[in-house]
Amino acid sequence: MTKKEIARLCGISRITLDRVLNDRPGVSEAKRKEVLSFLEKHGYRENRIAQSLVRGESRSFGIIVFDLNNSFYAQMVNAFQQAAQEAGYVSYIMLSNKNPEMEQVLLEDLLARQVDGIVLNSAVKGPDYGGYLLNQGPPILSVMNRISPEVPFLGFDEYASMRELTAYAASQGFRRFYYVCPPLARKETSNMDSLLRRRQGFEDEIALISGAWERTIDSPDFSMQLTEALKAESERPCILCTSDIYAVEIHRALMNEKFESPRDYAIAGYDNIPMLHSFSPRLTTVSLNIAELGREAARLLANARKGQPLPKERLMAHTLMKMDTL
Amino acid sequence: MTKKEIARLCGISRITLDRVLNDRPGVSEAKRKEVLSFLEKHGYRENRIAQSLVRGESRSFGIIVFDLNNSFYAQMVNAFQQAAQEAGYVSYIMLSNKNPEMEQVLLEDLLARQVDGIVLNSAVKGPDYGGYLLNQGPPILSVMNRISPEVPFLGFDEYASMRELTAYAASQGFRRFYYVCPPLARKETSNMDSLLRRRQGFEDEIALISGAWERTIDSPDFSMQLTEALKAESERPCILCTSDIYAVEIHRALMNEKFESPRDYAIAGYDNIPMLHSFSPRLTTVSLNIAELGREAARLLANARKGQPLPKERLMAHTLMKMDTL
DNA sequence: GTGAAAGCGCTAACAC
DNA sequence: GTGTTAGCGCTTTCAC
Repeated sequence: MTKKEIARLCGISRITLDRVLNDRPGVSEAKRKEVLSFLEKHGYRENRIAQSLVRGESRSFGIIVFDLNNSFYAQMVNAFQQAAQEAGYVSYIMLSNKNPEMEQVLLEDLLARQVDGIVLNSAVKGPDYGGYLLNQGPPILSVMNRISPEVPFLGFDEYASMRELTAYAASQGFRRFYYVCPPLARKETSNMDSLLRRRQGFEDEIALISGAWERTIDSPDFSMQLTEALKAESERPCILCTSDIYAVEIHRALMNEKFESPRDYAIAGYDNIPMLHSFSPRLTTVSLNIAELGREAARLLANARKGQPLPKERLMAHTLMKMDTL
Repeated sequence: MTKKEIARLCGISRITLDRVLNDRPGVSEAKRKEVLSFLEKHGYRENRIAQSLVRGESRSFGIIVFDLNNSFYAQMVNAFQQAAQEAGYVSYIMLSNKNPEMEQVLLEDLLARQVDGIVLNSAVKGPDYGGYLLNQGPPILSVMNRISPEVPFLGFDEYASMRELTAYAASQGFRRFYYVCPPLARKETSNMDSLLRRRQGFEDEIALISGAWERTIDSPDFSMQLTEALKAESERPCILCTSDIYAVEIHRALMNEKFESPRDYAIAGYDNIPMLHSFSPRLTTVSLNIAELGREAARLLANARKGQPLPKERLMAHTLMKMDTL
């Protein structure tokens, strides 16, 4: 049932009806009551599509992430969606599967749907893309992976966090380091900004540790390689993984060979994924407040609608979780 | 840039432009080429809002789930979103946090946005709600939790799966059963359709097992209760949990007391959550093909738009994963 | 082949 | 207090 129909049935004009619906003055009490009771009875639902068209805003945000099976993104999207909702925006969520062409298609779709803001966890980087994004109308916020310096970015200080972790390991006396990051093997083909920054943090810190030795493992059979390596180690080594999932897998593989942490080796993960709660020994890791990032993204976009431009860069807090294994 | 502007700049009418854009006849080759090259240069993006308004369809689906932190829902939403996208629909995802009022608000919002179909994992049940849902315009598909018999439903045969699991335990010689389902304590206040069906499957099967004994545990301190219970057991008992997360927690609690599975007790979970891959011993559980359910939901909704009504009930496959612990 | 006109449901500016 | 008018950007029907 449209406003026109209701107005006709109530014997008033569309604008009067509007005034009642929006609780605005310009209508007598008697009529207001009458209309209200009519609406009560027959029900009326506004058509947001028509509203969007005339208002030039859709009260919606879009968010593009790789996928939702990764609990890290799921948490982010969850928090984002929630905060957006509280601010009065609904969310389109779109999954790019790290596919640049797909990302492009999704972006165009969001734009065509006149969203009021976009959060983009991009698989693409570079100034060309950045320039394009800047010229599309609604504010676009890149998260996790930087796209180019001009594109507003919200993420974590991954460089600093990895330096801290490395420094902590050194302070515990470790000098032999294994750095595990399988995705690095594909670093030329995808946007690995955040992983590269972690890597840089590790390297810069290692350079300051006298007598430090390091080996990077970026192949898919990292577990096997480490098993071999451990057998040859005389000194207790420290294994730094760029994600908890690698750490968990390595721990299991080494356990099969009767290696135990922290007895025979130290190991740390990254991300503080939920399953660590039910993992023993308790894994030392870096916790990123991803939910807070999701909320902040929604806040920034909502504020952007109110005239406050997106910050060029905003870094959220991280925490070193010193547990049993390092 | 709107069609009107482009048409004016190209010196043609809006409709001619339309014909070029949609590759329809009624325009000379020369003009078509000319217009195409203009579009190439200046770029044009359709306005889906305006399209939706005039076409009366938005090419979008809505999906309401409890939250995305639960990987079960995250997987479902992921698959749904993907399949919807392939069928040409974008998805609004909304989080109700199991809050019925919130669910209502979100539903109204989706309806106001003229979505073409809705997937609803509802926290509410009953024929009143069912009747309301049936009268809202776009097809609404309930998933996981039945709402009322009239509302199309897509889920799993949870009753049968739990009977199978129980029967399997009995075939392994177990006669003493603990059934763990903490949410059951709130069964009056929320839509627990699926948990109740599992429960019924368990009960019906137990009734067939001669000499079977069972105790249901539905309090939040289930771990402690089971620890106490185990200490008093003489016979090796079987613990059936309605979710892997309980099983994992119980296993950890019992391990602290030096109880080991399967040596001292059998235990099974439900859901086959991802973290089981890195859990040892390998937990016996029931695997629900949740991704397939998500995809099927999108397919059903897309077909509904083509005139094929939603089925009243469709059950997806489940698999008993017989592993180490039972 | 091309174009004009009407209208989707709504809101805003400006009358009466 | 109440109503009229003119669009938002697009598609569709029908006429030229």
